[in-house]
Amino acid sequence: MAVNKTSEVVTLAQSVTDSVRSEIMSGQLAPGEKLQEVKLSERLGVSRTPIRAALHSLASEGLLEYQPNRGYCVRSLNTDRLIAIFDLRGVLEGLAARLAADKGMSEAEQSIFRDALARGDAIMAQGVLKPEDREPFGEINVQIHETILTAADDQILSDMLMRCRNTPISSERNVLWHDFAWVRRSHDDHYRLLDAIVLRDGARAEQLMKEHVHAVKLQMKSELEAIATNEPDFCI
Amino acid sequence: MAVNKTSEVVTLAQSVTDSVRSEIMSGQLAPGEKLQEVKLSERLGVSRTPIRAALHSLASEGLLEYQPNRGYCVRSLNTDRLIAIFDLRGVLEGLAARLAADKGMSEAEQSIFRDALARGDAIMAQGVLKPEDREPFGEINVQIHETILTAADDQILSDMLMRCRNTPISSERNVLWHDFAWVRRSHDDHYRLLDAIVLRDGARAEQLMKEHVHAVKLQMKSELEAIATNEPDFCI
DNA sequence: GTCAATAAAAATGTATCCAATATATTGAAA
DNA sequence: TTTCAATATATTGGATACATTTTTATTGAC
Repeated sequence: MAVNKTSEVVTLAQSVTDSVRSEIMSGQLAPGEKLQEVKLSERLGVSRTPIRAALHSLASEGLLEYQPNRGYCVRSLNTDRLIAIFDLRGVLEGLAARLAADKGMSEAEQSIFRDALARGDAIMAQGVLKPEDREPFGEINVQIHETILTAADDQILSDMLMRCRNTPISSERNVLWHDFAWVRRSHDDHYRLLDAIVLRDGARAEQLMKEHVHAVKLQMKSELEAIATNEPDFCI
Repeated sequence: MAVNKTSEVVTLAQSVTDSVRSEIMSGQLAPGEKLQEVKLSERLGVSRTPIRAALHSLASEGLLEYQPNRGYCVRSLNTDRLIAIFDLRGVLEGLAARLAADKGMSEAEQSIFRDALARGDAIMAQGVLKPEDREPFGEINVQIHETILTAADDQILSDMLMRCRNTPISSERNVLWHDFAWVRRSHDDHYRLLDAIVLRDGARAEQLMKEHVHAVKLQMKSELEAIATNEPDFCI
């Protein structure tokens, strides 16, 4: 069958969920596109049962829209809704930072955080933004935010942030990679975040994170407006 | 069949979802209890298929826990986790208030809000907390918070708050109904919230709401500790 | 040619069957 | 008696058949 059965995946439904999710996130399945059970089941080589479970999951993750008796389609967000998600991310990531600071971050987590910062330093030391550094920097970003979320130790919060990040364009990996000064500032924010968390200053950590995400929102907004005015140098 | 098919419900799965949800929220299904597909399907008089869809939905709403190949059980929250949800509610309701203020509340929404406040005034005017006023006051509370959420006009935010509220004990209706001064303060918060929203002061609305929810958290905490020390006058 | 009504097709919703996994029971050995 | 393994039972996962709803296509009248 066409779906990958990785080690941690124990049911077909989960495997299908992962496959379809990545197809949505990568853009193979376009926003608005309809997902029909039979076609999907034929394409993936499984029956409708796990397909239905997967579509149900993806709908509750917010990637699909569901209408009774009419099926599922890939959620399409207009730019306003897309920007609105950053408000949500702001308060949720802010809460995560506060909780991480209040509860304290383990040595192991701190060292992961510091390691990510060091790798970021190496990139920033070059003084310019090379295209090949974009993906590694995205990974660094993911690692930092993920470490904070782990330290926050709240499953529900974690789920909700996952849902915010599960929007193709606002994914954590999509570093806005235009302005060196902007990226450096973002990197610096991460330093201060670690500082606030280590010092157990929850209020400062929350404030830093909210502003950090707000900056991304503003940058994303201008990027999207650039798209609207047909500047083709936008990179997702 | 045993499940109610109300007007808006178009599929059996939805109907089953609603039935089981209310059984969980009302406490008929106890936390930790296992939900088996066959038994449920026999009890509700439908096949396993809609049961499975319903359980899947309720799990993604956070009311059930799912383990692959082992099924579902009613989520049980220890007091720490239960209190932690109020942190989430704080930032989410705070965001809702901010968005409502920023976007502005329609005249219709404002009048619903004012109407709820007036009904609250009537109860407060008595100067004491009568048991029979508890439920109406809970409804007032629901209406106010719901109106703000409607004005915020954000589906994802709405879903997430729904999930926070879908915990049996922390439901919006469960007004902490012990201390008149506390309830009056809460009522007064609502007045100030409306003021901030009407004046389009998003930051103030957010701050008011966060503090409002934080107060509920603290009150709930002491209530739960009262339970732990066997004070039996706790009302959900 | 356009529109509405109707019929055909296709899609989703439900029920049931089989397979895979987990749990319970039984019995033997330490 | 306890522990472990083997077996039996029960439960969930997946496949398929059927029912219902929606969508599309066709037909006919205007």
